[in-house]
Amino acid sequence: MLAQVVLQNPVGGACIGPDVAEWDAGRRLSALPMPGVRMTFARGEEIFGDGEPADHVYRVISGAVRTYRMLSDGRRLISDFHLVGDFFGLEMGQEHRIGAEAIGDTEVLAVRRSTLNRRAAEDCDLSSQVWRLTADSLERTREHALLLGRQGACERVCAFLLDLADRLDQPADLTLPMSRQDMADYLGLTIETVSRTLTQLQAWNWIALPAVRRIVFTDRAAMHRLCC
Amino acid sequence: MLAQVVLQNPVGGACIGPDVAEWDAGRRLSALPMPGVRMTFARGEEIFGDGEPADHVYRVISGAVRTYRMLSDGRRLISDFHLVGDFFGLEMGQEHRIGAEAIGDTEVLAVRRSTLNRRAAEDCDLSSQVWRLTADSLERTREHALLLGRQGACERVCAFLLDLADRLDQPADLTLPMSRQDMADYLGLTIETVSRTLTQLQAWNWIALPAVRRIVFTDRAAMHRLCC
DNA sequence: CGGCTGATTGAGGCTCGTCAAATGTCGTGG
DNA sequence: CCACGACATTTGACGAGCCTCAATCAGCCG
Repeated sequence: MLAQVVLQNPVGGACIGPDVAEWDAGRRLSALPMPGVRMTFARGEEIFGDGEPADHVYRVISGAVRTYRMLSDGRRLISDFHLVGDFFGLEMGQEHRIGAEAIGDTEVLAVRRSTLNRRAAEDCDLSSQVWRLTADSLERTREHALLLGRQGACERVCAFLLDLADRLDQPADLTLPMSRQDMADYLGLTIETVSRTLTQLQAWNWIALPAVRRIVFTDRAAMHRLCC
Repeated sequence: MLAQVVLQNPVGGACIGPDVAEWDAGRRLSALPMPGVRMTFARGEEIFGDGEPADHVYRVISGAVRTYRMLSDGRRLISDFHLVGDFFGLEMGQEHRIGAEAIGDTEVLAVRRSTLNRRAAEDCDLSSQVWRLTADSLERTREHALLLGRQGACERVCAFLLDLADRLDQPADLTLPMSRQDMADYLGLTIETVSRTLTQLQAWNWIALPAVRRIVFTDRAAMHRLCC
């Protein structure tokens, strides 16, 4: 079971060593067992902001997190969504280069960077794990860039839904953790275009939308054919 | 001076230790002094392909390199351009996830991954340098994604020109190493749109185009204002 | 039931892509 | 030195796709 201590501020918090092995069964998750502090964030709450000191690395215990970059005029691109078991907030430099917010009510495990650095200096395997986190993130971001630069709205939405279903292990019947606005800001589209595209996919009988945040896949093959 | 040995195939080639310190004066360049093999590639030649084993890490000695991803129907997105002193081809996994080609005639230094891994296992600082390369690449790719997802053609072209001028240390008078097609495939546009945008920038007296591959900045401030 | 938020739908416009033609550039050979 | 061809770039006309603005609809909570 996960530990009990819950603090809003990780600095000076008690260190716990939750059993994260259960998450690590999935292929995407690296082990990286580290003592950390549990924190809870309400829906929409900022976990860290762009430019803040990168004191901690985080792992999602429950809920979901969005990391994002913004332009000075308010345009936003969500860099990635972080689901249960995913890490985020790992930076090479001293400051975060992206912001992070809780999508719904969310629990995260916060690990001090100093702790991570100290251990990584001794443990070569851990050091490699840390590198792997960055490398995996780079690979995902490259794929994301390809989608943003060279794919149409329909392809973007299909690729997104398939990827999310895969990551959430809900291959037939997906419950979206995020709003249309979040989807749009991840896909480089507007909410209207996302909405219209979902309606279109429904008209083609590729998906069904029994509820706003519920996607039922009725022709996965067609979706896969389109976007890959 | 750089060493003499030049081989088309790095496997089994003589190891040399070129003096790379001269490149590392610039802020972007990490030291990472490693023995490697020089290789030359003609304009357009493939350095490695998507899916090939990632045996080597490369550093540009002269010329320039593009790394790219493609969709099955041939649409291409250039992930990044790699200029003199830049590294590329560093992967966590066993296979390259992107392709790399020489833009013009290009010399690179190829470092065996096995050598890098062996040294990194002993040298914590080197290990950190390797991580830094990946982290820097991630940061650039995130910025790239923001550009692709949320900026217009004019902003994309301006941001690209300013970034390139900065990296080539040609702040007033830039010589482009790449074709319009390469620019378009980096910016998620078509060659026609890139060309029209350059003409537009010229009409605004923000740049001059004395030759096809030559950009003279006449209002850097305006360009900077637009895209940041 | 009413009000609030988020999602959908519609009409119209703008940006960028497509296709085609013209122009420019560069290397080769007469 | 110029003529030629191959290729890259620019320009133009037009259309498609996505965005903007606005109205309507659906859930949700008090």
